[in-house]
Amino acid sequence: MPPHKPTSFDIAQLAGVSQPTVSRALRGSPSVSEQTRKRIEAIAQQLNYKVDKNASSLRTQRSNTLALLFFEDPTPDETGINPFFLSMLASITRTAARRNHDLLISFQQLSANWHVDYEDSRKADGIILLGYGDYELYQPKLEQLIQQGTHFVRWGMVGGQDEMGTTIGCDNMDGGKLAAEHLIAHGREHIAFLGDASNHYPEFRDRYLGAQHAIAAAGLDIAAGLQIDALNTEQSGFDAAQQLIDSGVKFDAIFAASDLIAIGAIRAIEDAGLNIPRDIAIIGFDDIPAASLAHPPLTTVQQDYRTAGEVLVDTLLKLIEGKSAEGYMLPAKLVVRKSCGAH
Amino acid sequence: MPPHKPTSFDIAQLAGVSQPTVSRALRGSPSVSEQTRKRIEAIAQQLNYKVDKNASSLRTQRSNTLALLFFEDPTPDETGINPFFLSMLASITRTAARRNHDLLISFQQLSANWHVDYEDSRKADGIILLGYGDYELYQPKLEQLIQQGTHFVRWGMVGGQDEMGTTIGCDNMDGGKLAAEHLIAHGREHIAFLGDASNHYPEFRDRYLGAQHAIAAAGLDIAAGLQIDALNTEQSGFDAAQQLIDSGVKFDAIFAASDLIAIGAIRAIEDAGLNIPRDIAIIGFDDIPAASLAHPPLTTVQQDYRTAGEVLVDTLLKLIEGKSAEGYMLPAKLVVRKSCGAH
DNA sequence: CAGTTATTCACATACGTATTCAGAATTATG
DNA sequence: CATAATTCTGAATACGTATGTGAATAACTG
Repeated sequence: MPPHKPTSFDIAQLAGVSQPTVSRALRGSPSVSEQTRKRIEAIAQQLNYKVDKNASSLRTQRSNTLALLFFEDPTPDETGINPFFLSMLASITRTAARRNHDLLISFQQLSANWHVDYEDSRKADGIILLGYGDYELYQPKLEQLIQQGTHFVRWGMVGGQDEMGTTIGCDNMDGGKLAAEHLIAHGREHIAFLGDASNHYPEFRDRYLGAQHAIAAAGLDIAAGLQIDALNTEQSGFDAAQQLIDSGVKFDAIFAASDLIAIGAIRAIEDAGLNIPRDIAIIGFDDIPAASLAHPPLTTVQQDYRTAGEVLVDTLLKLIEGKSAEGYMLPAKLVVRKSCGAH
Repeated sequence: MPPHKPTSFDIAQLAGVSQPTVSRALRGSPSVSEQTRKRIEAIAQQLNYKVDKNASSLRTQRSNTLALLFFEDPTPDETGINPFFLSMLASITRTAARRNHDLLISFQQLSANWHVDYEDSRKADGIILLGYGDYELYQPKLEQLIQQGTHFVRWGMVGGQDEMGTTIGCDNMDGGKLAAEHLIAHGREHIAFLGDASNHYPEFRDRYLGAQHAIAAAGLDIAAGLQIDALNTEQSGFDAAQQLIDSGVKFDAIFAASDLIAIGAIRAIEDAGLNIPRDIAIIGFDDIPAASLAHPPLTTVQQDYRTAGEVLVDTLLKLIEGKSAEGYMLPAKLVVRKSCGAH
């Protein structure tokens, strides 16, 4: 046994065949006899031979690797990855593994030059983009990716005129509608929305629009001052809720654009001496793990991150294989806990 | 401009030099003149040239990639990654990026054959192992890794006769001591421990031992029945706490081997109509993000996951470079919140 | 100015695999 | 028994980069 890492030549020598035959045998080519294949496989196993990924990828021009990029926007601090996307990580990892692909992972500032890397250097065959970034920053980068022919899918708003690239996302509009309808059905009449409602954050905007539709359909009015901008952090939710309280606008419910915002808002409301859900009902969005641990447990709109991960990976693989692939919208689902005051 | 992905030959042609000169120029070799290097760099930039990772790795026999493995033991369900390790992920990812290394990620069953892959196939130069697995399963795999000369570091118990490979971990013994001392200082006299105390989970065992020392030092007795086995899940913590309550043993405090266990225990205790911290004080371990959201906010022993990530990566890189590297023990730190009843 | 040294680059080659093409061995066919 | 069809295998080569070696030029030195 040679002291170096065994190559296909070593196996060939031991098996009394040529190197190409070894390669063919291990890849299951039909043009190698059953008998020699068995023999070669046995030797390979015995030597603990593994195909050299770099040589193989170089030759085939396929890395069988996907790159997963998280955006840290808007909080570049050390923990600033949205827990919702972290939950998706498990599903993406497992699906990639099932499809025999490796997964590269990276955290990036949305403002950085992440768009010029992975596929050009043949590290990965395609990219998955996760993050609710400021769309004004995001869009130009996406355009560049499309222009240079990079294969990618992303989580975000599906449909609409701003859609760029193949997008997988949840039905934010319907999710907002479900949340507002639920609050209305339980007697709330003045529903505030915490979250950016501008085109910079299309997902948040759609959630707001969905809620507005439900509110209008119920014949309630949408009072001015009932929407406060908030980014996707607990602190931002805390600030926004405090601002809402201080403004003196009358409200008996909050629909937060995300669970993180909702959790921050809960803190602000309790600090103000108000009771949840008696005085103020709250509904979040995402169903992150912390939602069920919040006090009171947070009613929220669940995005199916498990299916999401599978769809993201499978859609990307289709694109890599040159097939066409459509965006996909996953249904939103209301998860009722205690914070909304439902019995 | 050729339609295909540009290679170093393309650049060479445009710059009027040979391919090796391009390679040397881009790698900053001193044996290429400033002037031609500038010229080559400009052309490379213009063509958006990226070094082919596979070719480069094949030639240098270095992938500049690290593999990160999470173990799902003991819960193979779809969300079963310890949040504590997920927190470490951010730090590891960023450190790897700063060291110009890519990061492959994978979730594995502890019982699977994860040990025979990454380095043999030259996908990665080394491996980081994260997970509190049953040591009886873990140890044989570690032995195999060592035997085949794989470069790896892992999170776990530092020191002790069972240590295998280079290990980075927290001072579990001292952490347990801090927790127990804190409870004792606030008047608790019957401290229960929830967590496996056997050699199968050395980290948990050490936390228990540290607590025992503090209890003994305070002249309190360690009653039988005050230790209940629990694995690192919320459900397991819930079950263990319920078992403790049902057993009728007198206790006024719980030290849980992890925050997940603690959070489960909180639920069981409140279900039993007891008040935290008045009737029962609770301290956890890890300081996962959910700890501060628990109700009441969980006092816990913090492991510095940020430093941990850096040390793991840097230690692994040392090993890869053939330098020797020692294990490293990070200090534990008590984070006082509400669940322990301190004022 | 001859001789020496330093600088800068090109030639040739290796990394380990996968694939094209052609040839050898085997079997089938008239 | 000669020829054709079939099955299997080997020789040659390409993927794109990095590096040892040596040749040419430029820069000094006495």
